[in-house]
Amino acid sequence: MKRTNSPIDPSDQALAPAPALTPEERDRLSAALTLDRQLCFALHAATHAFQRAYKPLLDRVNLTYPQYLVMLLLWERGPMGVKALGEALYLDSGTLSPLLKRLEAAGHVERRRDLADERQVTISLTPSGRALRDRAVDIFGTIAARTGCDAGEAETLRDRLHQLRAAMDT
Amino acid sequence: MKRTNSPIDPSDQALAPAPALTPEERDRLSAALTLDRQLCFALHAATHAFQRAYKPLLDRVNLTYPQYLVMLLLWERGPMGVKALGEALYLDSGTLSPLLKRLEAAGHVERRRDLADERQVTISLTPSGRALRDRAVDIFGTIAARTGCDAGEAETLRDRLHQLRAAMDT
DNA sequence: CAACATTTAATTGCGCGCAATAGAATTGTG
DNA sequence: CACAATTCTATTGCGCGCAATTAAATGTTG
Repeated sequence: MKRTNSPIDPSDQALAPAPALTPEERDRLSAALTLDRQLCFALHAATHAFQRAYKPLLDRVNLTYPQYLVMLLLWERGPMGVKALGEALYLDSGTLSPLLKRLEAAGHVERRRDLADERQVTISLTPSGRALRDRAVDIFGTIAARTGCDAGEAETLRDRLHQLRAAMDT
Repeated sequence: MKRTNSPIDPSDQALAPAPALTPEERDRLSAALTLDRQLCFALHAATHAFQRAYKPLLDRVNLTYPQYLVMLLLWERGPMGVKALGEALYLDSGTLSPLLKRLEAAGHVERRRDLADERQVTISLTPSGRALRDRAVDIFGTIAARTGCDAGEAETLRDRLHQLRAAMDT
């Protein structure tokens, strides 16, 4: 298991240590391991439920869920660099490079080295990629109906999740 | 791309079709593709933020996030079959079998064929696996503090997410 | 009880997701 | 201007996550 720790791990020293706990705190937290599962796990389950709901719809247009997220961004913002895509979607080039190659192979996007700065690659939509947007509208309509909540509820939940994400990222 | 569609796809007929849309509805939904990204995407981002927060803590005990979820279940419920684990975590044997082999190789769990029904495999904790629980208490304490919300807020959000998951799964 | 159907775990194949690394282009500095 | 540091994309390796398939055990039915 390469990505997990070797016996001597710098992070043992480098990371902020868990605060020292009193026995009472330990008992309380120990009992909450169940609740812990319910907290992080509710997120895990909801995310996968969403992806399961999207899958049959996305299959019809031959897109995976992360590919769909990339297309959403491109439909919304137009041509973007790989780095900008990654920052917006919290993905790195290790994920995006092969994903974008597949989208290119499918004929939906074009990858072009920036002439001014040849380190950068600009991703832009092809006519085929633009045309997909009409089908995506139907997909969104179906999913929105499936959530069973109105626009206001969805916004409230979305804002709450963004708060949580921001808190976890600090 | 084997897992996506062939040109002739039974699901095109079999799945519930998106409702026919008036041009006005199309315009409204088209504008909402941005909001769509924000809805499903907030979930995507929050989930990954959580996993990023867990990762350095889990690295110290040589567990991945899904392995940690399995251990949480075993700490809570005791020995379980692979099928029960999968139903509780929304994972199938394709994911669990190799994951459990790695947990076994790490010495945390034991896999044993059920004597009464030899199709089933019962997963139980080893002393090493049970001992890990103490470290997990610290991990949970750190994460709970990081979320920045109290137990009540966490419960509200958890319930809301479970509602959403249930709605998406119908 | 023999043939067929169902249940269960494991395997295979592919697409992420991410750490680590490599390699090329650009920028900063003496 | 040469050279080091930085930026940016691509590659490699490993662990999921899931569909499809396989294989073994159990259930069911004629």
